[in-house]
Parts: sequence; structure tokens; C-alpha cells
Amino acid sequence: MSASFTTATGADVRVRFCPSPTGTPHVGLIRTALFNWAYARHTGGKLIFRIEDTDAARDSEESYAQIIDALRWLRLDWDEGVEVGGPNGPYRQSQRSDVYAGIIEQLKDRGLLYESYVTGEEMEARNVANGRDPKQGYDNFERELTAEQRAAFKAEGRQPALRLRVPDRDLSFDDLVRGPITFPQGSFSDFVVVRPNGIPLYTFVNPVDDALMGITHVLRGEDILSSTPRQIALYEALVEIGVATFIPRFGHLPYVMGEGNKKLSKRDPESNLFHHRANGFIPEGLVNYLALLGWSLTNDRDVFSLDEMVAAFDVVDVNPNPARFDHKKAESINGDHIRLLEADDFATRLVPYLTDYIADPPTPEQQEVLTAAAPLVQERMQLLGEAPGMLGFLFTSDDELQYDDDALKTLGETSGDVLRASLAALGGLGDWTRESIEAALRVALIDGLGLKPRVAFGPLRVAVSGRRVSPPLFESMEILGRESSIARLEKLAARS
RNA sequence: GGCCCCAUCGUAUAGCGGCCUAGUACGCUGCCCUCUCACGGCGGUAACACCGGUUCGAAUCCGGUUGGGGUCACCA
Repeated sequence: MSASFTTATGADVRVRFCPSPTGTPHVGLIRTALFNWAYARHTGGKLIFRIEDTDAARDSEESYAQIIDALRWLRLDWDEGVEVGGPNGPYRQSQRSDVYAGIIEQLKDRGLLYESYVTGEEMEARNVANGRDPKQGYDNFERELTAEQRAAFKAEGRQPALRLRVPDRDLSFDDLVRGPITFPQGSFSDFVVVRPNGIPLYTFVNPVDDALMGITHVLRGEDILSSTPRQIALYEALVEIGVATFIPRFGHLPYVMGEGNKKLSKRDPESNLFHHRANGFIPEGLVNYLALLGWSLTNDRDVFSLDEMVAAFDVVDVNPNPARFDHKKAESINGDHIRLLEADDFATRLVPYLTDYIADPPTPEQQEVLTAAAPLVQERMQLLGEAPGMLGFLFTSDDELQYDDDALKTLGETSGDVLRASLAALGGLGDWTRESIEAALRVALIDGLGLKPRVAFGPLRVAVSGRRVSPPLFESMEILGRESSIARLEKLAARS
């Protein structure tokens, strides 16, 4: 590649995110969006959001809506593109056919694109006839077809595909995350950019749109690394006809892998961004974890905000090795972010996960309980999806409260005595507060019955929550109220 | 198979020639705190794939080997 093309830097940075709307958003895709976004924000540049919907058979509006949903949920905004518009629209490739048609004509007139009539079967036969591997691929043999030959094919009713004449030399570029990469001449042959029906392929529209939109840095998945020299060849052609004035820099981000050594597949639920949202990831936590897949803030801290990421992010610091998605680590990071939330904010975010128990929005009574109980569980949660298990008992009537089997198993010989002694101690209690409840129970059970705390309070926990583990007992009883607490102790005492 | 990429504890990473008897986090684990579970605190476990070079000195640079991954479509 010529060294004479200039590339923009600093505030002139223009990066893009250009997914195909097929299927539900993948964590790898979103990680790519995040890095592009962070780079734009860090440099004061622009993020362009374009949709590559040139495959009518696989693209869907539902998928498009999901990608928008995902970006907005994670608070990744864009400066130009679908939904927001901009000077380089339209931003959906399905609406840009006219743009492509003009460029195809110019390229063809210059001889940079040429007609190719050979079919796949014919090419295989040709390779066999020439003693080559049948799968060897195209050998550029139609570069110099004469007008007569072309006319003959057309007379047969054949329509040509258009191939790009690739330069007969090595193609190199300096990858932002991997350094210099060279593809030797002959690594690939002239490739099809326009189908016989006139519809251009991804290999064409992607670089063309990048050029037209002034993209300076192409940050994308590693899977496209090997087609980068092809794109550079196209770019050189675009420069020749004046459509592009420079070749962008490329940076290939590492894969996001699943268990073992396989790329996180679309079938794998871990790959589905919304699966994580449904489980109770908060955007702060998920985006933080995604950032850690190939990048780090400092050597001794991995919990940080988007703002902190923006201040520090640079593509050149991205690690080239593939990263495994570790849900344990992801959940731990999420738990840290949950703990960072303001109490009211946290309580509000719990609501959608508690719809089996409360209304959305909650009734005033439910809101009161939720506000009181949220701080008790904020430091014990990694995922908001744990809320029903931890708090459900507070929104269940005394009659309907169920006991978990493993909770009942912890009940022993003394459980009945503990419950009866507790009822006696609590019966005449004046104030119903965490402190008064605890004081009365300690006197009755620890001092009175001589029990160890964990033995004494276990049965009460089961009676109140129906579970073996629960939020702190005395606080739970205070929130539940005197009447309900006593009813629950009596209910369990009756069966002990 | 051709071409390309990658290679530090189980995982994610720090390290960009001496600060490294390799740091941090998750995980696992011991102890403390403690009404359960968590949170928090203090410990422990565990890695430079291999072989050659370059250098006074290499996890760091170079070459090779091995291993992994990707890509070779008229899909994107």
C-alpha cells in the first residue's frame, strides 16, 4: 500500500459500528460497539452507526430493533447513523443502491472492475484441467477478455459478475492492535464484488460506505482480518477514482470465546446479551466486564465506570489474544457495580425482577417494604435475578409461605422450644424494632435456653423466610411487622 | 492444504531489556468478622508452551518448533 495516503487523528477520528441485523445481539458484537464508542469518545471523534442489511433473506427488523435496544440499554450513543440521521445518509445499506450503482460504473469505466462469466463448476473443471487443486479458486483468467468473447457469453444469455482487479504485489497494513501484517502476492485472487444481477456484495459495500462516510479507523472483529487486504485493494481503486482520499487504519479486536477453545457461538446462551440482562446484569456491570475482554484500565483495578474507560481507552492497548467469557468473573464485577448503586436506584432496578411478587410500578405498601428491604440485599447480590429468592418471602402472605426442603432439614429437637420461647419473649414487646427484637430474643434464647446464636436463630429464620439463608433476621422481622412475624412463628411452631 | 492471527497462574490481564525470587482480579482455599448467606479484612494455591539465538542481562527483541484459532463464497 502506498505510504502517501494520510490518515486523520485526534478529534478528526471517525469510527463506525456496522452490524448486520441478523439474530439477537451477541456479546462479541457489543464488545466491538463498546470499543468503537470508547475510542470515539476518548478522542473526541465521531461514532457512525450504519446497518448492513444487504442480505434480505437473513436480515430482520426485529433484530434491528434489538441492536438499538442493546446499545441504548448500555448507554452507548452515536453521532451519526440510523435513528439520528446525519450528512452521509442513508445509513442503511438497503437504501443505498443508487450510491453503489454510480461507483460501480466509475470503477468499471476505469477498468478496475472487470466482467467474469465463469461459473463455480466451470472454474473447478478449469482447475482440474490445469492440474490444480479443484478448490484452488479463481485464477484471474478473465482479466483480458475481448469484446468478442464477452459478446459471445452474452449471446448465450449469461450475465457477468464483476471482479476487482487486485494489485499484483504484496499487500500490507499496520494493524492498530497487532502491528504490521503482510499478505504476500497471490494470497488471494480477483474477487467478485457485484453479482450478475447487479447487486453488490458485502466485500464491496462495506469499504465503499466506510470511504463515503470518511471512516478513519476501522475497529472490528478478528474474523475479518484476512479480508482486509482485499478491502485495501478496493480502497486503492476508490482512491484512484476520487471516491476516497485516504485508506483508513485497521484494528482487529480479539475474539470472544466460550468454554473450551471455541468461539462463543450464536447458539450459546452466554453469547446472548439479553440473556444476561434477563439474569440481572446491570448495564454498568456488563459493559465493565465486556471492556475487560481484551483491555484493562490499570494493573490493579478492574471495576470502573464508562467515564473512566473513556478517559483511558486507546485501541493500541487492546490485547490481541482471544478472550474467554468467564461468567463467574462477569457476575463478580456486576455485584461490585450493584454495591455502587444509590439505595433508591437499586430498589427501583429490582422491580422488573420481582413481578411474580409485586406490581410494576409497586403499590405504596409494596414500595415501602421494597425500600426498607433493598439495602439488606444490595450487598449480597451479584445478579438482580436473585431478588425473588431473597425477597419473595416479604411479599408472600403468611398462609402461603412455603418452606424449602433444605430449610426444614436444619430444624432439630430444640426447634419447637426455640419457637415457643421466642413467641413468649416477643409477645409483650413494646417497640417492634430491629434492636428490641434482637435484644428480647437474645435474652430468651441465648441467655434463657443457653443456645449458641446460630442454633437459636436458625429455626426463626426458617419460620420467617421459609429458607435456610435469608436477609438478616431481625431486620426482616421488623419489616414484616409484629403481626406477620408472630403468625409465622406460630405457624412453624404448630408443626414442630 | 495455502495464507493470516495468537501464545504469562484454571480464567481475564499487568509487564513494552535490568524495578520480576513475575503484580492484580475472578475462581478455588485457610483464618477473622458474624443470626444464615453475603459484604469486608488478612493469608494460601497457581503461569512466562518448547528450542535456539541477540545481549553484560530476556517473560519482554529475533528465528524456528509445537499448540490453538481464523480465513480461503456470486454470506455478512
